[in-house]
Amino acid sequence: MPPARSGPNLSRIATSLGVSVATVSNALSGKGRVSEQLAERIKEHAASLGYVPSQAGRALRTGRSGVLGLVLPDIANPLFPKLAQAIEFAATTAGYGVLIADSRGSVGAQTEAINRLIERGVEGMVIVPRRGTRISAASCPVAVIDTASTPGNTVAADHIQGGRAIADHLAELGHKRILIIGNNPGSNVQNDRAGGIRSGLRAGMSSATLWIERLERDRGDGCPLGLKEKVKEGFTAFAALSDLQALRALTELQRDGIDVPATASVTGFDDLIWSPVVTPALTTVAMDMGTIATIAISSLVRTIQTMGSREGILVTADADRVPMRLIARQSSGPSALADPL
Amino acid sequence: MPPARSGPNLSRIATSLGVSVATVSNALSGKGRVSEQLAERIKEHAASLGYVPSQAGRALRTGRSGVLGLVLPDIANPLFPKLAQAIEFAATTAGYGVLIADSRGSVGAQTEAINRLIERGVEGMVIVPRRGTRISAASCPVAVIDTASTPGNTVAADHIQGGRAIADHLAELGHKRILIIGNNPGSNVQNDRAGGIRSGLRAGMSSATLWIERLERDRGDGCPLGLKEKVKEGFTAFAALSDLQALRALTELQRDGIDVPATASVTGFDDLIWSPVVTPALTTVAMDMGTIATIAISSLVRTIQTMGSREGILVTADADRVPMRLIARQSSGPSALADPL
DNA sequence: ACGCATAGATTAATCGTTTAATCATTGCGT
DNA sequence: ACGCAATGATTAAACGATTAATCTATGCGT
Repeated sequence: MPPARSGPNLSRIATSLGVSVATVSNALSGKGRVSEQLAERIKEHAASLGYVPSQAGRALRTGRSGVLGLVLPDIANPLFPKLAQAIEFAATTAGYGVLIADSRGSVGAQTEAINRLIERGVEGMVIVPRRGTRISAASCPVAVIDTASTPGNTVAADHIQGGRAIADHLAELGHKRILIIGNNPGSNVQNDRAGGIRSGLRAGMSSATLWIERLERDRGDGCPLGLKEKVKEGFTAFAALSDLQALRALTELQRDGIDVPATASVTGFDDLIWSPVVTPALTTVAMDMGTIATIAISSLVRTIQTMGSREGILVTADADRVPMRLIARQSSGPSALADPL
Repeated sequence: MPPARSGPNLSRIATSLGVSVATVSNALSGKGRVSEQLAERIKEHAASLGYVPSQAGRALRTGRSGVLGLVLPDIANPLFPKLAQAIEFAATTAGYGVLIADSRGSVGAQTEAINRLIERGVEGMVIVPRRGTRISAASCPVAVIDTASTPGNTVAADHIQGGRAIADHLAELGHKRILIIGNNPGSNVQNDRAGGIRSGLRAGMSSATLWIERLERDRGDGCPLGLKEKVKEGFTAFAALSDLQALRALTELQRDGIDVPATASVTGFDDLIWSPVVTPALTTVAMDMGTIATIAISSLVRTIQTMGSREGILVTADADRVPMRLIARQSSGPSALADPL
């Protein structure tokens, strides 16, 4: 037997008021033709009963679940809080709920996660893809947040411009030799950021790049980066491609007795939660998550409304790259080796 | 008119195979009586059509949405990636989806968030309450994750025991004077951790407590904590109540030329993502998020199955406190002032 | 041969909402 | 007085899955 329903529903309200369900529905949604007084009476009664419309019934009838999916490569990623918060806010504002799915681990898990969301009836999804993954269109509209150089990207921060902002900042402080510190050369995001930095270098400036994952493959996890040597070699600025690596660089330098920013400057990306808290506070470049999320969700919703939610489509947005913003704090300062003005 | 449905459904499969919908349903769910061969044929055909059962239809009929809610006080909190990941995993394993809701800002937002989840038809929810909030039972089962001293708590890490583990660790390293560094004295979690540390002190050890929020109210956000002075006063260990504050302490000490751990030890809580990455790597106490999430979800699911999902109940678990685990890394070492053995 | 149990299928009702189509009443212009 | 339009309500048919109840053979024991 179907489990006994307890909550109030349209038909209970209807019979209790002596009207038809349709009238109640119309009154509450304000759609059909219902007289002012009756509508008022129905609304009051519904409210007093604590009526909550059944999403299931509505979804079944309208074919719209009112839920979007959010697929993250790894929720434990420190970027997740800001992104999830921004997406949740944008989605809620647009009247949607957000189902999360973690594609932790393999690419296979990403596919599984996507399928789970489909089975739960999401109308569309926002995906932050795993490295090197190409989203083979799911059976619903998909917005991809990665970086502009990723094929099929919907919207993302302008990581290249962010890189240039760092280069500008360091150039103005008189730095000549810059060490770019990244984690994985396979990441589109990190590559774009590094490329941005390089393209922003001015005459007389040069850079080298240190990929941590490669270093650790040889020397083991958590090995020193050897930044003291780099300082001796003449590097005065360390531009990490994420605040996580910037923090690693900063603490290693401090530990080795190198003054930041007097002797060496350190910069990062993403303005993660601890960045303003450490001493010296980290100079970084922040994504505008609010804008990114708003664009992603609004493009997604627009696509759903025009195309329907059954079409497997990579959503496009008018503006696909959102500028990043430099936040200059205390971890960067004038180069000790700068030419005197 | 109802929007044209495209995807395959039971009735399409049924007519295309010349059988009844009930038979298809039974074959796919393995519930009724269907012959082996027919069931096989149906499954094959359904798979080849890429059939995905409609959650809406199923939910309407069974009254079970298969979705749980997760309410977080502030997703931007660095702890939540791990928690959200663990909850998502546990829920997925139990066959549920997870809708997230952020009660960012006020207590009112928390109530709103809860209501949104109810409207979306969640069968139960996991709530990490805002400071000082008492969850007034929602209209579905609720599991609360906070700390054992919170009334109505379902399951949480044993913050008190975690504090004792820190005290033990520091005692064995010979530290006598310990500065506890917390953020907000109004937090149940932080208070339990601080209390645990104090209760674990041995004869001859003493502690003082520094609340950052109070300090910043006087001196402004991001002000120095003045730990150099504290070292001069004879404190050799700084036990932060979260890795975030530990990181702040660590970088401030290093910046002021104080060697960690040679001159002063620093410990934290939570094993946040950067903790193993900084130099020196942070000694910390970690929650077992996997276990906590598993207990929370399984208790919640059990309650839903026995009580139904309409009852507003605070879920209880067999084990309401999960031990924390000390992770000794390089930021803590023997006290410079220790009595020689 | 008759009754009965059983396997294997179908029928039909139901969950709660939306909405096109319909019906009844009233007012109004000519 | 008649037709027409507008208003305010009702009717009824979906949406897709589940499941209790029913029906139809078939096999088997007596």
